[in-house]
Amino acid sequence: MKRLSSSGSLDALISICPPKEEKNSKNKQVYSREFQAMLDSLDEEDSIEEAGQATEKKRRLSIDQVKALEKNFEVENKLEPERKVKLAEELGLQPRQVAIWFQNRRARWKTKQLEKDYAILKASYDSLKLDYNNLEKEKEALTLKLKELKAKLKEENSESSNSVKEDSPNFPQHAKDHDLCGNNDDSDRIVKEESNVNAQLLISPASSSSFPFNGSSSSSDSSNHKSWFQPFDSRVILGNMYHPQLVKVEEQCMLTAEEFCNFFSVDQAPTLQWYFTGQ
DNA sequence: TTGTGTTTTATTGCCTCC
DNA sequence: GGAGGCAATAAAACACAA
Repeated sequence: MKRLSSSGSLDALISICPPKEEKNSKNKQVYSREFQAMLDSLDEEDSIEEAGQATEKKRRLSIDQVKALEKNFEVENKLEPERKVKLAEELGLQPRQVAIWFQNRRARWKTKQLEKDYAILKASYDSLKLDYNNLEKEKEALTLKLKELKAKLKEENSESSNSVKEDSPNFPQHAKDHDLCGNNDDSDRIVKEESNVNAQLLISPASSSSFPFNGSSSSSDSSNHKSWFQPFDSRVILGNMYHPQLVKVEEQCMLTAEEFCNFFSVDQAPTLQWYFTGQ
């Protein structure tokens, strides 16, 4: 087949054809039917002229041909031999041309599908990354807060243990004597002392009836602050060396990991999206 | 007009299936 | 072994900016 632009008669045709139409829609095949027919007939003439030569140039399919092929592709993107021959006859093409068109069309479809899949995956990844970054920030803030609170706790524990030593005659003997671990290490003794102090504060009516996790307790109210804060000394919780009665009280005050996170809701409400969405 | 990038048509070589 | 599919690639056709 002959290249259109090389034909001398084409120049005349182009002058007939409005420039706007020529530039439109990506290719010249958006012509009127009459013009397309003229092109086709010209091509046929050129083909006849050059029938003797071995140089057959590529020729683009007409709009109608492509439309028909697209329609068929939508129905079924693979081509059975019968359908191929029938389609080729209908469109005036070689069966091989139809087969090649389908093959190339499948390749294009696959590329587009891959692009779509990639876009979806990328969006998912970006969203996940955002969540991760937010959680990281949240974690950092919580860690910082935890450190501060631990420091505060330590400080207040040392203060309260001093005052408790003075008041010790009032503390229930069974709570003092019970050592479930039966361990007499110095470190354990210290923990025990602290836990006793914690227990004492816990069972006092004033502290057990209210558990001010709402941030309303001001730091100036040190006694109240102490009473709800003590159970969170990790050593106390992990040591688990209370009298059963006291442990029961403690269990009521113990928080799950999630609840513990909510503890900080005064300053920053943890979303915990990862936890809830992951279920 | 021309250079360059993109799209479309066609070929080649390899693989699988019957 | 032949038919058909696919990936990679060539080459023509086309679009478009400079």
